[in-house]
Amino acid sequence: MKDVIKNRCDHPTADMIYESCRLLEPNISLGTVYRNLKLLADEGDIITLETSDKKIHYDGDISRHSHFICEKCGKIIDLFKPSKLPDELTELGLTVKGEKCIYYGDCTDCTIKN
Amino acid sequence: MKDVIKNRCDHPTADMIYESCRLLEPNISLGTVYRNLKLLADEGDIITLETSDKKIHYDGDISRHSHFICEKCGKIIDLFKPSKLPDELTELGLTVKGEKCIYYGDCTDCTIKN
DNA sequence: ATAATAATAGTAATCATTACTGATAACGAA
DNA sequence: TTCGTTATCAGTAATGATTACTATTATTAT
Repeated sequence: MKDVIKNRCDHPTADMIYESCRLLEPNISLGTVYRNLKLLADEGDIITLETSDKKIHYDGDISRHSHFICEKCGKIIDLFKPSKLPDELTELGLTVKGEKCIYYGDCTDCTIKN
Repeated sequence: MKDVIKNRCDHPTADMIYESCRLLEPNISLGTVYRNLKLLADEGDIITLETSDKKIHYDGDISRHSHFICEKCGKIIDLFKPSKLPDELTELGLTVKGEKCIYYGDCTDCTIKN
């Protein structure tokens, strides 16, 4: 299950992961997928992305990076050079353990098309 | 409805907004609240925050700012000095229209308590 | 005033996610 | 091996935030 997520470079939903797992293990149940995803997320082995499509997207890449989501086609693009943390965080005495930065707009393909 | 959200400085859920509205307009229905929230969000009058608590939080402040969410107490803190956009966005030819940066960790109160 | 249109209350439906249940596997001790 | 304990899972039911629908009421224009 962990490998299934780690080996893909997209940001699949539970449903998509379920489909992938069924190729290897045809009898796996959706409940098991959800349970294992929760375990993996709790242990910090994977990351969850709460987007505006009301489905949780999972990311096997736990290195510090951000995301861009195209509002037209829904594509999710990784940004591996995120900006540094706002100074305000330390100024306010906040201990940061994680960040989820999502930028919204039009991807290159959709910009060209319109 | 718009005023109800604009006049509060927290990040209420639809349910909380429903409660607030009922003080002014006791017969308003939850469906109306959801519909109007959707309209306001579509027009860019308010912002939605998809957090890990599976409820949408609404923000009447549409100025550019980020958020910090305490993983212990769930408090949402505004960050009004967000860092600048990653250079990578323009390098990749992406047109940014919005951003939702959420930082997770322990707030000052919760850090002191533990 | 009347017809056309928009907004709303109230409720039913949706659907991603979670919880539950009964069965099966794994493992260790006697 | 046999019994007891524990963990895992498939399958399904329940949950709950959100959305869709419908009948009714307000609003506006003619």
